[in-house]
Amino acid sequence: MNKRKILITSALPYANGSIHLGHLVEYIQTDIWSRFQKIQGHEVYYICADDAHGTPIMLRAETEGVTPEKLISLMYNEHLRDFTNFHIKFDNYYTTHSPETSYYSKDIYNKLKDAGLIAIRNIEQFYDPVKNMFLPDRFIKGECPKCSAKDQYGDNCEACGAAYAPNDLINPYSVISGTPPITKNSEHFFFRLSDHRCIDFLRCWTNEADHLQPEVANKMQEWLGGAGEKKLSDWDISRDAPYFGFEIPDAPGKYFYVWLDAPIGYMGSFKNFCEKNNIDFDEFWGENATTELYHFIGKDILYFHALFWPAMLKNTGYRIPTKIFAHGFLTINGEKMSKSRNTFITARSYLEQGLDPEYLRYYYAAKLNGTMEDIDLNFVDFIARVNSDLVGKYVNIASRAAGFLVNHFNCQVTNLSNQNTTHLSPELKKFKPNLVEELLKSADVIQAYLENRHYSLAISTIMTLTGKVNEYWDQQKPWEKAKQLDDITQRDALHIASSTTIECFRILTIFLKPIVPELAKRAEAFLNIQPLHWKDLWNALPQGHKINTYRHLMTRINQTQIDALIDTNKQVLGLSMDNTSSQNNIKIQQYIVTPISKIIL
RNA sequence: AGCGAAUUAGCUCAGCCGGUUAGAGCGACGGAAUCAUAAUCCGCAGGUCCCCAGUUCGAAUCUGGGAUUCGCUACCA
Repeated sequence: MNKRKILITSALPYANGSIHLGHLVEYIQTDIWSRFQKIQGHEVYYICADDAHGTPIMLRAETEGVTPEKLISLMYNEHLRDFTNFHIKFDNYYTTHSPETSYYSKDIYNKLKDAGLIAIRNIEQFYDPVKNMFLPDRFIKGECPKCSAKDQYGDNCEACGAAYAPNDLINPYSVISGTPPITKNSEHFFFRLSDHRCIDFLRCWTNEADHLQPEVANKMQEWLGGAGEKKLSDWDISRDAPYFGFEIPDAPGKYFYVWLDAPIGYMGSFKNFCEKNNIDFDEFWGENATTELYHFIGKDILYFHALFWPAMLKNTGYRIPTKIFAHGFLTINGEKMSKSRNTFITARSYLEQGLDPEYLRYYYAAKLNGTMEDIDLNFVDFIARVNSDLVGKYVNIASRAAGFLVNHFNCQVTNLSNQNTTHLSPELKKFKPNLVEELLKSADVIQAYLENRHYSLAISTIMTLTGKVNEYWDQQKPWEKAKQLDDITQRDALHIASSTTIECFRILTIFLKPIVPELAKRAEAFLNIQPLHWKDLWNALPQGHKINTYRHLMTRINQTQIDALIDTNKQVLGLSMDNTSSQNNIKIQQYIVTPISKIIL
């Protein structure tokens, strides 16, 4: 097998809100893929960071009476702690507010400028005369021009659904100071995305070599337009002071818009990692890099990752991503995550109920399929699936067979291929290799499913095999054989059945390891073996290998834990939410803010 | 509003380049077993494949219309 060199990223969580179950879809999806590639024996780095800049962070720090630096440092710790507790294993978790990201932001900007791809234009924007700052559209509210509903955002009305521009609002006001905004001119810097160098490149890139999922590629065609059409316009990459971010070189009072430096944060975080571990940065980011680079993202930020980002890299002498993997949103019980239904659940509140993170990892894997479709977390299904598959079927295999080996065979397994089998019946000799081989025969298809992010199909394949092992065990009736231990044939048959079953458990553990790494670790301890890799599929436990006494590897989910989770969530939300009833998932996400008193732990 | 996606058993989902009686897991029901955390195994029942029309010898699968849900329509993180 040739060893691949792979750099993997997840999108950078914004340093303004807590990690919730929706975020975790992405980090769990990515982490499974990263762990899968690692146990294949490839050289893999999984990199992420907090996205630390922008107006919302600046304003929130002000509201909380701390510096932005203090705020993002607190959020950084909270995020990393939550991820770690869900067994998300980054090789480096950093922040965009770093010298490395600053360096690459300026480097990329300067190269774009030298290439003639930066334009400076005067634009008119809303301005808060009290706060002395320009206002993004979302910071302006007013009455809907159509239905007169109050307190509507500048883009559309949540009461009647009308779409309009901010200056159509009746009695507009700044969300920050409450005063009516005025309009004001200012110079802005634009990345000339409409330049033919960008458009021609993107037309090719988005359509070739499976850089994008098919449905994403179609979407990009829509955004790019056909040949001759000019749908892409230039991208405004500057913001005026006051702003929390990096100042643009030779442009006092002008800052890079947070979305410019966010993806560059992937480079910054990796550079930071390279310095600490003596790894060649250019091998992964140089123009002609032959290593692989994958970005896992949500479908909401495709624009940035499939258009702006490749166009920036293409024109500044860096490599282009190998592929972009976009996933859908999470719904809960078939509905969007919602505060009023108490289904806006943070990572923290899940853990505080004592729910095992492996449950959620397993469940998400059972739902994920490599497309951009949304996935649903249905609590009834969640409980049934985890309890039935993971505990009832998989873990139960070890629990059923272990006692016989411990009680009658000094904890030792027998390996049929290494022992004298002359006294066994032909059926018995056949059975074990057949079952083990049947499991091993599925290795390739499971591997392919995981590689292609069809986790749900991988899981259903693994669970079919798990069912077969339980079936085999039932057919063997070891509990009957255990009553006739004086009969050498029965005794050997019992030893073979138990050892075969444990060997199958070992194989299933390898299959499941990227998905439920901590459960796999407990299984390894039970089996008394070194950490398993994919190649170990074909290295059966040797003759005479001793396993440990079985202890519970996983307990079942209790309905009361789920009830408590929803109840607790209700209280937490009541304390920390503002009362906007936004229809928009992303907006909700942005305004979910943990009071700072809660994050200073 | 325009564009796109989805709609299959009680629940969660496969199937979908047209072709034999529409599949799985869970749940329900019946049975077996008692090694295992009441876990497991066997059997059985459940579906006008959103609706209407069309193409076809034949449609869950293709076309058109409709309903519902969701998303995108950048300068919003």
